[in-house]
Amino acid sequence: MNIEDHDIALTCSILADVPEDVADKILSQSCILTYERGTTIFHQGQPATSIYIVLDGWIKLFRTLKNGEETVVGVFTRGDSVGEAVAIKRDNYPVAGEAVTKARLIQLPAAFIVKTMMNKPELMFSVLAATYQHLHELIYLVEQLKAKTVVQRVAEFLTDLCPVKEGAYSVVLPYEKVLIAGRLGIKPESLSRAFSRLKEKGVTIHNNHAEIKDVALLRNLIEQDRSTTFSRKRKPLPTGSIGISF
Amino acid sequence: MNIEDHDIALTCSILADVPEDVADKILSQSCILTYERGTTIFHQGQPATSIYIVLDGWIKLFRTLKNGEETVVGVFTRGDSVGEAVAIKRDNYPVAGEAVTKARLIQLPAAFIVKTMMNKPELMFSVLAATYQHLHELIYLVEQLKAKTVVQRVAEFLTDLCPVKEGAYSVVLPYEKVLIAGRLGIKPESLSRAFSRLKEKGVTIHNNHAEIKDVALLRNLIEQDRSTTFSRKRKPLPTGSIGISF
DNA sequence: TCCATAAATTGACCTGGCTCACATTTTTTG
DNA sequence: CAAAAAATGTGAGCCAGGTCAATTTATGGA
Repeated sequence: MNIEDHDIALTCSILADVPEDVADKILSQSCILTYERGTTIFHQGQPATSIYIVLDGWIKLFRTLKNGEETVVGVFTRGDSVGEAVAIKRDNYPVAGEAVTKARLIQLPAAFIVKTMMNKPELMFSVLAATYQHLHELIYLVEQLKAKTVVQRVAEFLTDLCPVKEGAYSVVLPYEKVLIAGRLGIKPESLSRAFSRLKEKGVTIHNNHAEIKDVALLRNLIEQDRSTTFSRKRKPLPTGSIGISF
Repeated sequence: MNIEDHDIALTCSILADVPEDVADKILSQSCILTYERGTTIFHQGQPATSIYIVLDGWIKLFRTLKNGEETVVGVFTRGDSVGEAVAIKRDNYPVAGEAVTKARLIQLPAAFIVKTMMNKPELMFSVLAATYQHLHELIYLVEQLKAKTVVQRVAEFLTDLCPVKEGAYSVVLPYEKVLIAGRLGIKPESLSRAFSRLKEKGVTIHNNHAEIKDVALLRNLIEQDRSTTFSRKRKPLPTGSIGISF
């Protein structure tokens, strides 16, 4: 394992608060795996024996229904860890993991983590914290799905990529639009149309680059009531009115 | 604390696998609280210092958006615990908790749980298992929201209440229909209509009782493709056809 | 028992997001 | 670089589920 990989591993939430000698011992028990784009890391329903830390690239976690439909439940990249709780519980993975770009991962053996947890409380709190982080993200996802329109979800996806709260910013879309759509629970066509509608809010998409004229404007859009997002519909639309201007 | 409450507490997942003397010590540090229907147990954003175990009644966890919209993320009853991870992490509750019926809860002080976890690994694994359980339920919820129609979600809600996999069964709807709708991410009107549509699948609702003619039929419905759920739409509907038979 | 209030149902209507079909652009491969 | 294959964008039409408004049905208190 090279220095850079080692650094990423040590800043990952499950190892960050663990004494460095303990972290190194854990890392000495683990191995680095490389996955080509589109390859499976673990299958849904398979017994979970490993925890993974992403070193490079992007991976997605998803469930497949009997009818073949896929549901993305999370997308992860450098520094993220997945599968902590399920591996320690020795349960089956409730989701599948797949590399969506070429990816390099550290594979940690759950059995050794469990053994180490027994007398290293820091590790146990870190694992719990990482699990809580996933829980928290899912709560936000549920809120997005239940209470936000497609345009709001797309706007939120963009602002979440911005390190600033206001002003102009230019972001690179981190992965394919099909996957962005999947992550947001919509169809690619709808994502395309949402981007179009966001033009009037100062967002321009070129390829995988998004230019945002004012992040605050987008953030404001997200907090709107779903009905008032674009048109404030009032019963008797004045005769001759072309529509609503912004 | 009476015998019955004590038994419920000990079968709860965070205490079930802990040595009884440890569990009793934890319970001796906690108190029982009673909430009237509609009262708040904890607020969204408030520092989490307690873990709760439900002894009686039903509670809901939900998030409120700036525009006032509420999103239910979970509904819990006797034997369920909530807030484990966030309280141990000393973070703020990401959701609010409210009693939806008159409810009795055990309030466990997180600080004492943390202290006990340090030298009782069983407790730490139980807490992790409970957190994982919540995570798992949220994954299912996300899948429901993303990949299932309203009718399918309602059918799944009903079958989840049935302890049998097939045959006739009669269930009692555990709480108000507004809340069932909220839990499923739909409007009460849509729930009402979904119940109507399920009549042709052998489901009859009277008040808060649901009679299911064949659970297997409902379970089958859930696994269908979303488009084929009710009508298999074919382009040229045969002339003279009254509709679709099942 | 009756009334007051809340919960649930029903109907009419509307619209956001999906479907399907096809055009266009971008990426990959030989 | 050309050709093939993906990925993305667009248009037309549809329908599931939401909205709004009006009843009907349950529920709890005097």
